[in-house]
Amino acid sequence: MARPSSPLLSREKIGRAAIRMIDDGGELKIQPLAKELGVSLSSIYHHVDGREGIIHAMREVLSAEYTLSIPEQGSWKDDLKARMDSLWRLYSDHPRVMIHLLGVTVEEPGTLTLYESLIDVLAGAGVPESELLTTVEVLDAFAFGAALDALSPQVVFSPASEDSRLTSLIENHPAGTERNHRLYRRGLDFIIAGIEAGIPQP
Amino acid sequence: MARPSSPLLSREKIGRAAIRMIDDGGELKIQPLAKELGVSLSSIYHHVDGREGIIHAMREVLSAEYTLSIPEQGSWKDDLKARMDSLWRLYSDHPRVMIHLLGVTVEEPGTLTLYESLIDVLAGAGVPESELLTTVEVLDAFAFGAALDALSPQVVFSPASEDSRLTSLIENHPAGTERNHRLYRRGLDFIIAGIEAGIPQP
DNA sequence: CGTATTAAACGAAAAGTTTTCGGTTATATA
DNA sequence: TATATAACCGAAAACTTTTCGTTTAATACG
Repeated sequence: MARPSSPLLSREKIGRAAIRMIDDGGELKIQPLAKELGVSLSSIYHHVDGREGIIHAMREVLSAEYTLSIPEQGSWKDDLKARMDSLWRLYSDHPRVMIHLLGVTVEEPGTLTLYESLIDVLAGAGVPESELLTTVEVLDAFAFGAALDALSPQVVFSPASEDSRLTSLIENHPAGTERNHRLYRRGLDFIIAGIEAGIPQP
Repeated sequence: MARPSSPLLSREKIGRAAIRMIDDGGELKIQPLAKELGVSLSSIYHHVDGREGIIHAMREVLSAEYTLSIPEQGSWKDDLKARMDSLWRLYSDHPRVMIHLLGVTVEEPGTLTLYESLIDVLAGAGVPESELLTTVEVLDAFAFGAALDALSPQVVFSPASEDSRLTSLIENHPAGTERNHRLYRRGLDFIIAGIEAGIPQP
């Protein structure tokens, strides 16, 4: 087969297919990816620069997809939560993809609208300028860590610990998605309380 | 060469060498690992079950290394910080290793002394039983996310945003290890404030 | 309008990694 | 002391990624 009338592939198609593949629990293998795309192995290389190129393509797709701008309309806490929920969705919708993104250094200066937007809200809330960036980094790190938590199996303590209090705690603790969401909500509330406590009173 | 008088290899040696290799910025390749260990490629397979086995070996080494028990001796906040610092050290000393561990499901029920120890401190502080586990999970997720933050390059905003306030903020912001440590400290303080706010008054 | 260049695909070969296998000898077991 | 097991090696096999040469469609240019 030679050049087709209309292209079968594009960076975006490759990125989307790779994301789907990884979200579905697979590894990032190029042969299966090509098969999924109904295309030959070597064709991939015309659009992206190998494995790393595929990872960049995934980042581009997600970047574009989650660059929403959210109107400020409520209290700073509500506005902050709305923005954090967007960030959280980006991370927690694709935790396994995130791991791949971590492995590759970013080249392009990413326009993180969401980041700027968080800064605006925090500044409006009265967080001192000197602490704005660190505070945003804390929020980001937490959202990221919380999303990756979904990949860990339920915590199991050693059978040796016969602490029945603990055992019953664990038995009543939710698992899976519910545990993960609860952890995110609780942690965000904690951090917001901490931010609030650090705002100088006028 | 046949069987040597005393073994050249062990799971632990393999795990340690792999950790060193990854911490130094390398990939986890078996050929170079064997060379580093002064041993032939195929010998590795007598001690661990392939690539995944090496990852398990790394987990075992780190598990053993960071299973410290810390005495309770100060205020609950100080005790909590001491335990979190241990967890933080485990994660932030080896962020790239952590990424590999994420990719493999844990088989053995990990005896997380540190986890139990955090629960004790929180219970002592008056955190309601029903919230103990979630609170520990929040702390863990934050420590993990903060450690992985060290792998991300400095945040760069788009040149399009001509907000000079932001630009100067970024210019004055620390980079590298200092930024990362500051983020961890600040975040932990936030979360502790949040935990405190959630403790019912007696 | 014809011709040259570029783009998009393919199959096959090359390069790189991981895993398996058969062989050799030392140590442990019985 | 005989036998089994353990620890090593080199070589082959299996699997992945990457490169290369070829084909044909679209596009650009004189």
